[in-house]
Amino acid sequence: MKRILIADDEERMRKLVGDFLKREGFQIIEASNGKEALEIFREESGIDLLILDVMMPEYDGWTVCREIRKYSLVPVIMLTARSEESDELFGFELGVDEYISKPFSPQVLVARVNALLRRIGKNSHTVKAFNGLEIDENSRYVLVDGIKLNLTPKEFELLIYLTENEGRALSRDQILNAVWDFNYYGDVRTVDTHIKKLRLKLGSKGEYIQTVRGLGYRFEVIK
Amino acid sequence: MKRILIADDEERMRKLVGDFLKREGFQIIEASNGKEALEIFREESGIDLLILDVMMPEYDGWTVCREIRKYSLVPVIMLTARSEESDELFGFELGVDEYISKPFSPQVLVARVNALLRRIGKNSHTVKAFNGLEIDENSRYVLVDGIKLNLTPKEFELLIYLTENEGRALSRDQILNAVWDFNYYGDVRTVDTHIKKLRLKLGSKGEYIQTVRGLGYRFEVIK
DNA sequence: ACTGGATCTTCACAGAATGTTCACAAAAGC
DNA sequence: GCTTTTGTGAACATTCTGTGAAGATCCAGT
Repeated sequence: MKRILIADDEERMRKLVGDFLKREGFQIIEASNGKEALEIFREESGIDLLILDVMMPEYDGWTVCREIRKYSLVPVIMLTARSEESDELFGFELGVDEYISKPFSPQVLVARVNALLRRIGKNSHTVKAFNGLEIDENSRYVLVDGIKLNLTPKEFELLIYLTENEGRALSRDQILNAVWDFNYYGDVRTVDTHIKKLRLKLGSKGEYIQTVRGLGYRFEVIK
Repeated sequence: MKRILIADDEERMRKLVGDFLKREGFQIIEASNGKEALEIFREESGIDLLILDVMMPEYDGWTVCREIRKYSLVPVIMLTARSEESDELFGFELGVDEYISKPFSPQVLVARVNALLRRIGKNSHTVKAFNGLEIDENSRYVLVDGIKLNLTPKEFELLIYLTENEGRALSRDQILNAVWDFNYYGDVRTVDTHIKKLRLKLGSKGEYIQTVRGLGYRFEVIK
């Protein structure tokens, strides 16, 4: 069963949306402000979709989306009171997947939720393969040329984050925010040390982790 | 480079949409009716996204989408003249991923295309293309005629700044303020040195960086 | 609560890569 | 031809990354 987190400060709205989605067979989790949404998302694992109201106390919908995008690709639907193009553009840049302006009919909402989940569901493999490097997120296996590696938790999560962003250059700060707690205050160079260990353990596939001088690192498969 | 198939019977519309997307670094293939779209899609491999007009001769957009969904998960954006909810619902059920109603601004289109491609897993695009010179801000790669360059951080940022101001003459001071720390106190001629290195690395595309005597430099694509 | 081992973090140093300056050559404008 | 401006190469300065090791922290088993 798919789990959906709804964040809206109006209880009436949460109930309306929630009821409709429950009827469609989804499990609903509610948050009444942005901060709560962030906390719940971080603690509860396996949330499949987020519905965020733009206007919320503590953190607004944009902020919540931005924070979550630092470490997750979970689909996000944003609810907004008015339909302004500038807002919409802004949202897409933050990584909002859908955009529904109030008032909306529940059918439209349900249709978009289904469409979004269908889309995501099709390319959600728990096993990723990169030319001799296989990663199974569920069983936490990493295989290099078929040989199982023994990675520490941090190393594993670092590798996951890098591969999720294959081809993208990531700054040390981005990596820290994503792999460590997002309010981690420590030495940025810690990333380097973990990269070093990861490269070592990955052996020949360590070259997939490239240094982007002046910025950070990038994962890219070398053929 | 991502390839996009545009199917619309109005040539004017194909051109409008196509031009905007080309400027974003996509490769555009056109079809003037539904039947042609289906044929092209089946023959050409590696099409990354479909933009379909609802109203077309031969087969309409819905039909094309339904047919293609039988064997492909390629993302589909549907263009429609009016924004009716019933149509939208109908479309989501057929497997339409996005839905844009005319008239629309090209920015919204580009934003949705990027959002969709990002979602699908192919990487997103901050890619700019200038006649043989491609710049991908995400991966921090710069390609000249398809070959990757190795630029230093300063060189990269300088190039970004120049291209962002394509066609505009920029003084050395402007460049210093933008690319270096804004309270940088150093030799203005440092810019010259970096321009030199950049031109060298860009090879034949180095000519896009023109000297504006008495002022500074200007980036302009030479056809 | 204790202990030993694994893991994580910090730090300093070396070497490499990059950035800056400067002097002179070349080019452009008058 | 003279002056001003830009191109260029090399020397020098600075910054950044890789690395190893030491110390801190976490965790499972007792």
